[in-house]
Formats: sequence, structure tokens, C-alpha cells
Amino acid sequence: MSVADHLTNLILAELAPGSSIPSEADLAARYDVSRLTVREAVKMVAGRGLLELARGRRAVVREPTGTAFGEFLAMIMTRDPKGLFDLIEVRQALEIQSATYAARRANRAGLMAIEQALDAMRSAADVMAHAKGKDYEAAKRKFHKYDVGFHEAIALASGNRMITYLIEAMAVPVEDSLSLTMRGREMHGRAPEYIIESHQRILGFIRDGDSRAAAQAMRSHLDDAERDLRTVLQSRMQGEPDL
Amino acid sequence: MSVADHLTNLILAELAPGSSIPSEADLAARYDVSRLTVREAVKMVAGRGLLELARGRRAVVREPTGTAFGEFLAMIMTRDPKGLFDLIEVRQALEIQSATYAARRANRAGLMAIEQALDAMRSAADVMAHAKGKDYEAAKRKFHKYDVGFHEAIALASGNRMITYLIEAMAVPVEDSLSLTMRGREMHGRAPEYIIESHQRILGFIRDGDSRAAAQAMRSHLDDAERDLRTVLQSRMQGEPDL
DNA sequence: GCAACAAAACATATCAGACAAGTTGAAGAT
DNA sequence: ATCTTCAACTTGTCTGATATGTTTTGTTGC
Repeated sequence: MSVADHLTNLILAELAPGSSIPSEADLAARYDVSRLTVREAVKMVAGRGLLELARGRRAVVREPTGTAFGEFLAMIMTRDPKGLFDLIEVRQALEIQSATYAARRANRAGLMAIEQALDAMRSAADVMAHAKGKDYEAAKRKFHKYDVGFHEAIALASGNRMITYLIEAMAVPVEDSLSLTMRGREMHGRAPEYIIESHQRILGFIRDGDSRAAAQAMRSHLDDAERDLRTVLQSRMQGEPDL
Repeated sequence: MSVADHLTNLILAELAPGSSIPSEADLAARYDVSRLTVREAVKMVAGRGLLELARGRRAVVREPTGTAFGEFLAMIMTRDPKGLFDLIEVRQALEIQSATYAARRANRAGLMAIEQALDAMRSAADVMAHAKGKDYEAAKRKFHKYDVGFHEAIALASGNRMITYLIEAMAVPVEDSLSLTMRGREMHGRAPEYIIESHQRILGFIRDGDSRAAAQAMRSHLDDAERDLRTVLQSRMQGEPDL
């Protein structure tokens, strides 16, 4: 068994997130290898997303987040031409489940977080309605960011950490696909007001604790997204001005 | 930007899976760092699951698989006491979707792979019915392995690579939870015959192309699994013989 | 000509020792 | 008591060397 595996087990079994692993010298002595070998093992484990490295201080066990998996997703997206559709199909599966459980389990704090994300979207949409050029683009980026945040907040409220991590991991590619569908000023896609209304409905059902309705609202929201994506990619293939 | 990031981009942008990256010496010259620094970067990227390392030959870009993410899942499972329930909720989301698309898209080869997994389960169940002790345990392990293989085959037939990777990543913890629910000779859980029948129904609907029925069959199959898991964990908390 | 084998070239794995640079905590000065 | 400074600790990187596995090449024997 390699040093990297030993180290991984050590982290999983004994070390809580936030605590730090032994120094390279200690580990080298413990496993009776050179410091170099330890370093390479540490790098490998860090690559898996289990450690945070910083010069001068010992490596810290990382709170699990979806970011490590995000890179993997990015790899699929770039390799597979239909990656964006695969992504949205996975979102349909996970986010409908996420909305279902959020409606059943969300507490006051969870609801507030979702509301805040939606309010932030509203502000960004206000700016978009009046600003032009650079300001408009910046507002649009924010709008997408809070859109993703809205879905992340629902995932968090679902009480299922695995769902949360997976949706976090998808955040970057999702944001990309959002700006892809809303390229230019509503060239494709839907008006911000429509999107906000659609989110508002989801939030309402979650607040009511109506899990079936929340799931249904989420489903139709993501169906819209899929349709828009399909439209964009088709008109793209017909040679429309590209990025 | 670190060497590891450069290398990651190089791999994502230019190198197809199966091709090999430049040698350590080449990379050291290209980025003007020592071979050691290159090695550490390579290890890090390998940790992310993008490379396969072997002594004596250059690192090879890996076909993406869920294995890298599996470790991350394991981390969540071990950290969170309700990890197994989180897992099964995610499975319910993904595998219902997986069965839906498999029913719509599976081709002949995909169907055959699913059938083969089911046949293998039948053989293992036959052995289980007659063998005892060590042989029984071995057959049970095989039974669970083919059970997971059945679900992986459906995921593959769904034509969605992201779903495939995610279900692959969950394979190990799923196998663990299967053997947890079927501890001892049907102490909890269901008889192998029942499980096979349940799988048979799913396969039948996929073959018929009836996506709604396939989804429904998968849902009730996973509901069974959740119920069993809940039963086991409850009797466990009441101090039943463990492991 | 060709197949089998041996050796060279190549590539990674690991070691040792050294120095640079960042972090931390303790001793000393104010 | 607080601030400063410095020493100890720790990680980052370099050089150069040896070990070990893989691939290619060239030679030898048929």
C-alpha cells in the first residue's frame, strides 16, 4: 500500500476537517521513506481534494466540497459534445429531488437563504433593465451567479449533503450554460422576469411544504432550460455569430 | 499559474485519453523548473484522476471514470452518520432518471449487457441457495457485485456519460450498503429471488421501451432498499450483533 | 531475411543534502 | 501587558546521483 493510500486512510479515519496532518518530516520518519516520497504522496492526496496546502504551514484537511469533482465534470464537458445535455439531464434528476426534500425539510434559515438568493437575482435584473454595455454584462453575470446560488441554497435546505456537493460541483458548468443560453440581450432564452417568476413559484411551494408541487415547478423550470439550450445550440450550428 | 494547472489545461485542451504526456524532463525544460517540481505537479494531476502513472513509461491521459470521485463520496459517508441515507436518496434521483433514459435509448448491446448482469446474479443466487459457510459468503459477495453491475449497465445504456460516471463512483459504497442490508442469511432484507424478480421487472420495461414503467419499477426497487436499510440501522441501534 | 537476444537509450522512482521563503511562537525589550 | 524581533519549524525548490522498469535498437545466429 502506497504512502498516499495510507495518508488517505489516516485522513478519513482520524482527522477532522480543519485539523492538520503531521509534517513531512514526521511522515517520512513514520513510513520510513524520504521527504520527497512523502511530498509526492501529499500532492496526490491534495489533488484528490482532501487537503489544502500552504507554504510554511502543515497541510490542512479540507472540508469536503464539490470543487474537486467540478474539474472532473469540466473534463467530460470538454470531451463530449453533448456534455451540456448530459449535464442538464443530471440536473433534472438531482434538482427535482433536491426541491422535493427542501419542501419537506427546509427550516427557517434554509428558506431565508433561498429568498436572499432570489432577492439578489431581482436586484441584478433591475440593473439589467436599465444599464447598457459593460454594466449590463456585469449585471447579467451577477444574475447568473445568484441563479446558481438559488439552486445551491435549495440543495442545502434539502438536508442531503451529497446532493449539495453534487450541485456545487456542477455550479461552474451550469453558470457557463446559463450565459450561453442568454447570450446577447435575450437573443435566445427567456427574459429575466420570466426566470425570476419561475424561481418564485419554486420557492413558494418549498415554503408551503408542498413537495410534489415544488418538484413539478422545478421540473418545468429545468425543462425550459433544456429547451433554451437546444434552441441555442441549433441556431449555433446554423452558423450564427459565435462568442 | 502553477505547473499543475498548466498541465491540467494541456490535458483538457489537447491530449486525448490514451495519449501520453511529455516526459518529466521535457516538461521541466518547457516550464523552466526542476524535474522535481514537475513530478509533484504530475502527482497532483494524477490525484485528480486525469492521469495514469506507471514506472518506466510516460504518464497516460486517463479515460474519465467515476473512481476519483468515489473517494470523495467515501469521505462523506464516513464523516456523516446519515451518509448512507443521503446516498440512497441520490441513487433514487439518478437511477430513476437512468432507467428512464435507458428505456428510451438502449440499443441491443446495452440490453444484452443488462441481461448478462442479471444472469450472473441468478447464478450467484443458485450457489447461495445450496452452499454454506465460506462458499455462501463468496457467492453473496458476487451477488452484490453483479447487482451493482446491473445498475451500471443500465446507466451505460442510458447514453448519459455523466450519469454513468456518478453511478460508477457510487459503486463501492452501494456494494457496502447492500451487504449491510443482507447481513447473515436474510436476517434483514429480502431473499435473492425477490431482488432478482425486482430487477427482472426493470429490465422488462427497459426492453419494452416503456420509460414510465421502468422508472416506476426502479423507484419501488430503491424504495425497498431504503426500507431495508432503515430496518437494519434501527435494529443495529438497538444493540443487535454488529458486523 | 528474420527471429531471438543483448545492450543501450529512455523514463520513472527514490534517495540525500542543501538553501530559500513563509509561518509561528517565545524570549526579550519597551 | 504589549510590541518587536528572532529562532525554530515547515513547506517549496534545486542539484545530482542511483535504482529499476520499459522501449528501441542493433547484433548475432540461424
